[in-house]
Amino acid sequence: MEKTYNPQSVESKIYRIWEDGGYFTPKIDPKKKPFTIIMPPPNANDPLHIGHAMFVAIEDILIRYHRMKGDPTLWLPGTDHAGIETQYVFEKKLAKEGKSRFNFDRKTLYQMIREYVEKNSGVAVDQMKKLGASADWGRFKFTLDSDIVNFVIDTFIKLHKDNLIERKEKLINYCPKCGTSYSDLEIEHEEKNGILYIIDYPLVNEPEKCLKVATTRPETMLGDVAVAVNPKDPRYKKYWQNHEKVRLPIVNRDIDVIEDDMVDMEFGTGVVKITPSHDRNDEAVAERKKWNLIEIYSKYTVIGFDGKMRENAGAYYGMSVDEARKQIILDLKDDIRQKPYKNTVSVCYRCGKTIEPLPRTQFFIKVKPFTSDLYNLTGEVITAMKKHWFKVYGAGRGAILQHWLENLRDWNISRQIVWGIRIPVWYKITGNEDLIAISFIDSKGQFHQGPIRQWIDKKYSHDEIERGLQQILVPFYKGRSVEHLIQKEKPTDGNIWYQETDTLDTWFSSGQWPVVTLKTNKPGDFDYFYPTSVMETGYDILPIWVLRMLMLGMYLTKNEKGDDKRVPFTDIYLHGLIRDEKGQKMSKSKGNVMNPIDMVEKYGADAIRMALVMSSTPGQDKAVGENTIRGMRNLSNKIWNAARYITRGYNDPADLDTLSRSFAGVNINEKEIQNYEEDARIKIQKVIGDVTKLLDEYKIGLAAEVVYNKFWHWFCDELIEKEKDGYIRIDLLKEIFLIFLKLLHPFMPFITEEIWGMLPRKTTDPLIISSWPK
RNA sequence: GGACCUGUAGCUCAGCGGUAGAGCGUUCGAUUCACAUUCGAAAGGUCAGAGGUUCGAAACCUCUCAGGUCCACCA
Repeated sequence: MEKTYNPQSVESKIYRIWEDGGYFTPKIDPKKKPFTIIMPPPNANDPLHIGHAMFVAIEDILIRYHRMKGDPTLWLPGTDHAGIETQYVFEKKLAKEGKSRFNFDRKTLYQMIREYVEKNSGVAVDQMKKLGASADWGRFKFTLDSDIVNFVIDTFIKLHKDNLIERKEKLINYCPKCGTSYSDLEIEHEEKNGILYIIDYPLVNEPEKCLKVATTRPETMLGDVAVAVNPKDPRYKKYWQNHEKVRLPIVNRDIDVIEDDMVDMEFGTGVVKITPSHDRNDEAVAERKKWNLIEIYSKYTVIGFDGKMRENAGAYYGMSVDEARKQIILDLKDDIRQKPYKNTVSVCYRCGKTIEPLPRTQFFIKVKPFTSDLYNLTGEVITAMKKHWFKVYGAGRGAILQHWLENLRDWNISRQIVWGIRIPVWYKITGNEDLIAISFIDSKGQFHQGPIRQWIDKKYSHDEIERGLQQILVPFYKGRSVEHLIQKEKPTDGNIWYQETDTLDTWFSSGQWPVVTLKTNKPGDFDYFYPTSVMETGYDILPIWVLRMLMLGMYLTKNEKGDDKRVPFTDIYLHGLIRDEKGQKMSKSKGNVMNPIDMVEKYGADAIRMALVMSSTPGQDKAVGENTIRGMRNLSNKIWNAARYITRGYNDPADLDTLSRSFAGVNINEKEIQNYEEDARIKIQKVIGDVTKLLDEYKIGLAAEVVYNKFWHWFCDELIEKEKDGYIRIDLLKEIFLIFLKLLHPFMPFITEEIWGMLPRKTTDPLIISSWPK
């Protein structure tokens, strides 16, 4: 044996032995309760970051522990297409080539992204293997596998049949830069130093007097439909009671003065402009007043999806939002005043640009239906939580989950990107040619957009249009939606039908992951492995992912599993974020990002796994520097040298089983030896008991600490020294060492397996399937 | 405006009802004998502060102070 342990020469060899041995595949035994983890699918297109290494470490520890305990153990791996992320990265690549998504029809663009992803998709899997992940790769799933897509589409249709999907026009979070809408959970809020503008709106009846309106977004005044005051505000009572109107400056349109409780008398001037097309609050006011929102959207939406002012913005047509704002301030001259003001704006989580609330027709999932005959997605999870059908491990995150469940709003699942699962909705074109607008690329590569009628008249065939389709915009017309069907196949009734061009939110498919991966895998998998044992992931995606898996998992298994078994997992383990050694958040801009694979190559997978897991607590962030990893590399070496000591001097390690040490010149009687050995036996039993208990309680960080300390400071520092002095026989030392190898194996699988293979022992089984000590 | 988390050794963090712990760092000493990626020893802590519960509190409760995170329709 070499004097120091060299992981590079060992790890790939060991991994191959495990994989070839088929040890990652569970042996299904109907009499035994399985242990199952569905792996959080990483982005198929990206290399792993340190957070992925964290989940691999924790999940692999649990998996290996349970496998050794003899449980039929399944760790089901997969990757995610990560719709917006991936398309965003791909579009950046296109931009470098001077192109954009608008140069391609959706089919071509999809195919290009698919090829791009396939080229990179092996990377994440290879890296997980490098980290020692003992997942069942034979059951691997990708979110765009045809069987998964099929299932996800069925779910959409099922939700529709249960009346839980609503197609409606509503203000959505739209990012003009990324060209898509987002759910409420995908936007971020940033506090910015803005300006509060006070604008004079003259009264129609007394033009010399005016109401002073406070706003942070003067440019949206072009779309104002009213101004509102608080009904209790004595300053303005007479205006709304007398149905007075004000004249909207610049536009010179007369609008009503109304009252609404939403208006805060204390804030600003107590007068608010109402712009339902560009502000959620104002939209809510319009809803309360039962105004015709469809009409308001179509008349008073002044900002377009490109982030520029639309035709109805008059002189400001074509300007960006910022330009329009500047110009309006100039144009208002004396009728506007400015006050510095701190406000929060929504920004795109992806590109950081300001999110524009814009009206658009989208599909929403009703998360909390108002009528009791409908299935209650959040309500069912709240019940499950109250009944303790699942448990949350992670510093106070249970309370946060509950808070989310109680406050979740309807979930917008439409995305205006191609990289995803296309929504199974068909619009009737026949008879609606003037209503439905499209954009497409013709067979000569020319880009066109406008109502379909226009292109039919120019002798484009439906075949050609459909083939080159980029986007279809199907509005509500006179308050009613154009006829559409929700089904898998294109309708064949002789009419022309086009499919919706929007795709489903990535989280809609990954939200079904525990159900769909088991249902589309080996026959019987779902019945045997569902509900799974643990969902292990970072606390940062608790609302966006875990919450949705709970909702959809319970919904999809409603009539299949007994009530107490409907949750997709019975335990939720939320690990913290890995920060740099100073506790700073890792980010590319700070330059403090640690690449887990570099660390594997430098110190070995065992070392980084142990470094990530040691003393970690669920839900709590953890600082890990290169020093930490180096320390754990030293542990590898310590284990290695203990093995060297035990096997030293024996050409045939098999001799060890029968060898005892001769104690020349040491005068220790048999009784004393027996006492010491008995003491050691009791101590190792205690260690086994402690580690087992800690792992059962998901106290992984503590378990790692105990193994570390007992191995190093008791076994190495004391027991080996005692053996040297003759107080303990080497066979007992070896026996205890083998136990330590088992206890260490889940944490540091490679080195322990390697040494296990070099030591004489009773079985020929590899360590990975040896039995957990009792 | 709400909610949650955290304040323990120089640094990063465990411990969460029974005599203050680890890793890294620091100081001193040790090397033919498994390992200098080592060993032995030492220094270093009113466990943020104040009340309370208890035979006993770093741990449980209340308040205060200080950090951090998430949510939210004050234009």
